Amino acid sequence: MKATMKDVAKLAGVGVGSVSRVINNVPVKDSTRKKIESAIKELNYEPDIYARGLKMNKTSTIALILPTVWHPFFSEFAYHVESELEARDYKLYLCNSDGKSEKEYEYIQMVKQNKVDGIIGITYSEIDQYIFSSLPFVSIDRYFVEDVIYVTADNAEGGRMAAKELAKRGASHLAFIGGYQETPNETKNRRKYFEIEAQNLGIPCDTLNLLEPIEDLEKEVERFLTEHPTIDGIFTINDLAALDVIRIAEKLGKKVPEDIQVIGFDGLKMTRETNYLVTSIAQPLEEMAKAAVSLLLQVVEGKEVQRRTILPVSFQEGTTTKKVKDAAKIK
Amino acid sequence: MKATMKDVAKLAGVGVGSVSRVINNVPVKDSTRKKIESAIKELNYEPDIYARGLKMNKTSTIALILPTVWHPFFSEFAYHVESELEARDYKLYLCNSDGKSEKEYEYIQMVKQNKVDGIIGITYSEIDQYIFSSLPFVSIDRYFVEDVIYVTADNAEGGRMAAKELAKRGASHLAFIGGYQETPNETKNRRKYFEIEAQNLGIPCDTLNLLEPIEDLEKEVERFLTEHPTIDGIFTINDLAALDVIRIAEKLGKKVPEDIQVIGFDGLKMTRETNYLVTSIAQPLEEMAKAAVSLLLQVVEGKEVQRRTILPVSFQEGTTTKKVKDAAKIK
DNA sequence: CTGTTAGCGCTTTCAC
DNA sequence: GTGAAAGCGCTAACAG
Repeated sequence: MKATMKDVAKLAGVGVGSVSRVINNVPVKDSTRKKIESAIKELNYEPDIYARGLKMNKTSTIALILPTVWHPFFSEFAYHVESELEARDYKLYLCNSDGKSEKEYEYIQMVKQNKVDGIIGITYSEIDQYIFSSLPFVSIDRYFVEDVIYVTADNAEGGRMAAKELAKRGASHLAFIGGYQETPNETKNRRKYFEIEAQNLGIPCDTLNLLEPIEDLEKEVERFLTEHPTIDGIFTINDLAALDVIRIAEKLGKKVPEDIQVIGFDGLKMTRETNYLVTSIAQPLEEMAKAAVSLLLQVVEGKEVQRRTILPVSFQEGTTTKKVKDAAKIK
Repeated sequence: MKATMKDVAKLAGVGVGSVSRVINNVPVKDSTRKKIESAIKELNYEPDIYARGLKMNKTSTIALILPTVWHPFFSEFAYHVESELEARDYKLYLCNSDGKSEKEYEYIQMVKQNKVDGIIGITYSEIDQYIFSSLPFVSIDRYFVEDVIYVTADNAEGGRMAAKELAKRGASHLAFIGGYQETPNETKNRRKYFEIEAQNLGIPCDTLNLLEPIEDLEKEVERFLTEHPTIDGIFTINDLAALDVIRIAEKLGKKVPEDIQVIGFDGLKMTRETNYLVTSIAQPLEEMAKAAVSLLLQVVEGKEVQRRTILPVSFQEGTTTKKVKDAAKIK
């Protein structure tokens, strides 16, 4: 049924070695190459990746572990990772961990079985124990105790930027709203440096920081905004949270951006294309994906690479903040 | 370095055959099973999937080809497919085709090389020629000339439903707005049966149907709505288009849902969680994913399956249409 | 340059 | 039941 290398060799009247050479672009005499190539075409031959993988101990496959691909941040990241890998003839296993560390562990095991060349992981749960340094692993947004390589956007600068931009637009009472996980990760810097910058600017700042999974976000945010009625500038942990906050604020009779300005984080395609253009601190998703892939493949090849890669964020103006000139006028 | 079956056999003092049997749950004497299991644990042994795949000619892997995973419809679908496969110990290759048939073809080839067990594809380009019937392939939303298995939501009923629901809410001038590709696919029925139902109901209906990729959607929609100022009920090809249309309508000074009611299609998590809750004809995404996986795996096992699977859609009320009682009052 | 050959790690007869 | 042995399709080392 399916043609094998032996079949090709027989049809071309050569040895399997030569066929292998042609497949792998090792120099061969031109006449034999011709014969082999036409035999390959005739038999519609495709090399068996599994046999090759077995032999070479290399799979040209990596796994991407993320909480859930339906979340736009992750799916956009996945998109860029796949594009980058495709360009390098790598394949991508997609793994939804659903945030459960058991499932993440399962995938790491699966990965070992499959001899995937490496893993890119966005994981906020406790899998430190499973990440051994011999495993080619690039982490996104998250650092582990062991020296795992990681790539992240400049969350600290993002936090500062949000505070500055809100201040520039006349906000006089800032707030941070977001959720967090217990494991340490880079996203916490968004809040931390936002608060620090607010203090530097001399603007009061309150925080609503809930442990995930969040029970009743709506009620919490409502209470928070009611307790602090003068809040007029909010920075949220991400764009989706910004959408939630906006909805709740409007429900409470506040207008965005007139009464309350909101800045999210991520700068997703999704929220860019939606009718509600959320002002956001944009992560350089494509660059992050490229960096992650590039680092991982270097590690796979046994090269030494830098442990931390921090990429710059940018301010992406939408309709949930005032124009700077308006703010100036109002002020 | 990495433990192999032989190592386990040696440590356990048995033959490799027995180890293989334990791995594959073939009956063995209880005492030897014990020995083998502890040896496996001690060596932290994991079977090599590639060697197994080579031997068994089976990979427990399928590929999912979709236009781009960053689109929420596709990523949500991908999520469900992965969940379903995970439950059956299958792995998922993710492929973004970007709508280019060359890339889709590449993936089909890749798939042949990898001996992926099968493919689930959402593909709107001309790859009919590459889909040969011996390839286990399940198509979503798209039927091919050859008898390829496909799964789809009931787009025809969705179109009818949209017209009925708009009528029920007092709309007196309907419109369909959407984009289309030249290849035949199920989504076209949304428009077709919407128009038919509008006619049945005796309500005028205009259509703006643009060939994708759309040059300047905004301008086109603006012109369309300006030319037909009495339109008060719009059905769009999907939720994202609905968001666009809403934004443009509001820019033109129309209020949603007061002046214009809008119904989208898909019923995505994303648009459900966003502050703008788009009324939508929801596709049963999870069921579609389950059906696709189930059908594909049956085909892989050589079973005969039904060619067409059509799953019911449902009306998902949001904030872009009026409440029925209000509409009644107004009327 | 090229044919032959020895495995890669696993499953699966086949005797014992 | 269980060990030994024959490959699955491929690559790479070795002779020619």
